[in-house]
Formats: sequence, C-alpha cells, structure tokens
Amino acid sequence: MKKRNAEASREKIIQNAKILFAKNGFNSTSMEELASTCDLNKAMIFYYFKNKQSLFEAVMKEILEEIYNTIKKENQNQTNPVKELESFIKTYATFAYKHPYLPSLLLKELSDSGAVIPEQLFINMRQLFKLFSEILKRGEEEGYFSDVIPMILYFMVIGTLNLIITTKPLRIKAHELSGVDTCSTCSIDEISEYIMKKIKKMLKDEK
Amino acid sequence: MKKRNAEASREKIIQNAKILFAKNGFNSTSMEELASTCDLNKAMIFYYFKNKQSLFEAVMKEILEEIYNTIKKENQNQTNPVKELESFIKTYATFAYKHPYLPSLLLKELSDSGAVIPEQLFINMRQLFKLFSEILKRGEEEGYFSDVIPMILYFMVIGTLNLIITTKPLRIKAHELSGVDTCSTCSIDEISEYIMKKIKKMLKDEK
DNA sequence: TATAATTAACCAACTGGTTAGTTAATAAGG
DNA sequence: CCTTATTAACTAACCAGTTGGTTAATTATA
Repeated sequence: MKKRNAEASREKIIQNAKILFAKNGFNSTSMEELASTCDLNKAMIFYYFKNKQSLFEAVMKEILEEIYNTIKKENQNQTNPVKELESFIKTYATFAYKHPYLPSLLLKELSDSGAVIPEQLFINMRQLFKLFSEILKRGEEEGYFSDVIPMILYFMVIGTLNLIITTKPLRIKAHELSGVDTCSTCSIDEISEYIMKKIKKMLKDEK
Repeated sequence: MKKRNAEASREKIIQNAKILFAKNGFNSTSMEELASTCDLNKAMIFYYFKNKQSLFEAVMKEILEEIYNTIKKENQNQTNPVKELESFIKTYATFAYKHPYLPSLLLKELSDSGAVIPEQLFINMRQLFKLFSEILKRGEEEGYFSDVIPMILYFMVIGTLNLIITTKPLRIKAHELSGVDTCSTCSIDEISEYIMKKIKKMLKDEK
C-alpha cells in the first residue's frame, strides 16, 4: 500500500514538470503524462496547483530564484567587477549545465515573443539581467570595461551558454555525420573559460 | 464563386504556416487554424502535404535555404575574411529582422534537444554553420583572426541576434516598467554593428 | 468528360479540468 | 488504549472541446 506524503507528492510534481515543460514546452506538456510520470492521479496536480498555468509559474519561479541566489551568493565573494563578471558567467554555466531544463525553458520562453509571460516570471528574469547589467556598469565606471551595452552582452553570454547546452546531442550527431568541429567534446568549463576570455577581451579599455 | 489556383493555395499554406509555427511552435499549431487563416478547408493541407510533420519540414527548408542563399550571395562580393564575417552578420541580422519567424523557429528548434529534427532540416542548419565556420578558419589561416572556436562564436552571433529580435516586445515592456536600459529603441543595424565590432575585437590577433 | 481542386462530414485519440466518492492518517473523547 | 470524527491525500470516471487525419462527394477547369 502506498504511503501518503503531501510534500513529497507536490515536490515530485514540480520536479517532473521542470523536465517535461523543458522537453515539450508549455502547450505540449500533458497533465496526464505528468501525473503518470509522478505515479499520481491527474487530479492530484489540480489538487496542489490551481491550473496548468500556475503550475508552470511555480516551476519557473523556483528555477529562476535558484539560479539568481546561486549567482548572487557567489558574486559576493568577488573583489572587483572583472572577477564578478567571471563569476557570473562561470556560475551560470555550471548551474545551467547541472540543470539542463533551465536553458531549454528559458530559450523557449524568450523565443516566443507573443507568449503571455506571467508577471512574476518576468520579474525574476529582469532581476537576473539587472545583476549582470550592474556588474558591467560598475566595471565601466571604475575603468575596467569600455563601450558596454549590457543587454547585448547579456544575450551574448546566456544565449551562447544556453544554446551550447541545449544543442549538445545535436552537435555530437553533426560531428559524427560530417566530421565538422562542433565542440562536441568540450566541457562546460572549457566553454565558459573561452566565453569569459573573449568577453573580457572585447570589453577591455584601450586608450 | 472561388477561383482555383493550386500553386497559390500551396504557397498560401507555406507562408501562413511559417508565421503560425513561429508563433506557437510545432505541437501547438493547429491545422484547423492554419486552414482558416489560408481561407481553405483543412483537408487541403493534407492534400498538398503528407502530414503536419512534412509541412513543417517544407517550411523550415524554405526558410533555411532562403537565408543561406542570401548570405552566400552577399558573401561572394567580399574581398577578405573580415569583410566576409561582417557581411555574414549584417546579412543574417537584416534577414532575420525582416522575417522574424526565422529567429523564433530556430530558437524553438534548437532549444529542444529532444525534438526529432528532420534530416533535411538538420542538413540545412549544418550548411549555414559550415559557411560561417569556413570564413573564420580561412581568416585564422590568413592571419586576420586568432584563437577561433567557430561553434561558440556562431552561437554568440546568431544566438544574440535571434534573442534580440524575438525579445523585442519584452524588452520594450521591461524598459517601460523599470526604466532599465534594454536597447528597446536600438535599430537592428546598430545592434549588428555593435556585435560586429565586438566580435572583430575579440578575434584580433595580437602578437 | 476527365482530372485536378475543393468541400463538409466524420473519426479516434487526446486535452485540461471536474466530480463524486474512497481511503489513510491524525486528533479527540471516553 | 481504543473507538470515533475530521481532515488530508488520493482515485476512477467523466466532461466538453480540440487535435491530426480521412473519406466520399462535389465543383471547376482544361
């Protein structure tokens, strides 16, 4: 007979929802499938969450807050904007690699301009950009960086990292098929090192 | 009474499918809705295309071949790898801006690694990367660029451009709400100029 | 008239969401 | 300590609406 455990069930729903939403997107994720993945009755999803949309919001909120807190915490150990930027990139890369549903969900959300992005999710997304933006602005004021446009640089960093992570299987296949170098064996550390190095070089002040 | 025109009907289906697939993704695009958008009966879609999947392939093939040919053509007027790279970025940016379904579809495809990417689509995607990759490789050999990893740089360029285009409404809203600078008024030319300048700087050889 | 283009009507499978009812765990009272 | 209420966790069956896809009949045109 199955033990009852509300907290565990709720958590199971969120964790599996992360994976399924990332894999299929919002509309194509079936609540029936989610339920059976959780080994729960579908009605339980609506018992714990008002509806599909609010489950999605809960999932995104949890993910974004987790990544934000991780980066923020790591950031406080840094002594100057250059190190802060490095830390941002490295921490994001490591986190996204460990939680590959994050890049997938983020790209899906961002690629759908028409989508109705829930207010809370939008706030969480802006928060992360603000953190990045302020590092660069501070760095510019203190003479570490020059010619900064935070929004473009932000997309350069997280766009690249997200794509590198989500396309991994595709890149491996492309390499096998046509021998072209797709970084299919690069580690996430090598990639974030490269991005860091390049971003630093392109922001370097030269008088 | 309605005039009959097979070619026009087929073309109408492809053109509207581009827009709808970009807006809703593959699974959430309804064939019924597509038909009524085209002012045709749903059965016509299956008269001209085997099924939804093959319609999607036809749409993606057309888009990718169009962008590839546009870039390739522009590329042949350039005299050295640096100009070729500039031309690649500029042409992609201009094209993607004029056909905003391209960034959206591309990001959607790339963000879901689990998706079954049709073979033909995969070939077209590799073709575009190969063009980019070879410009950089040639540039490195001829001493224009140094420390090149084509795959990462490719994602930096097209990832950034795609995100800038798809997130435009979101960036405008974010700016209005919190005053933060999100490049909401930047033109696509300004953005591609910035990306070009930065990419060139980060690839510059310094001995 | 032969054929290509178009349609309405239909189907089975699936969607998010609800409902009525059933257990298991917990607390209360004797 | 044992019975009895109460509630929280769970289920099967169902709902109305939508999905991709098919069929047979119809219409236009060459």
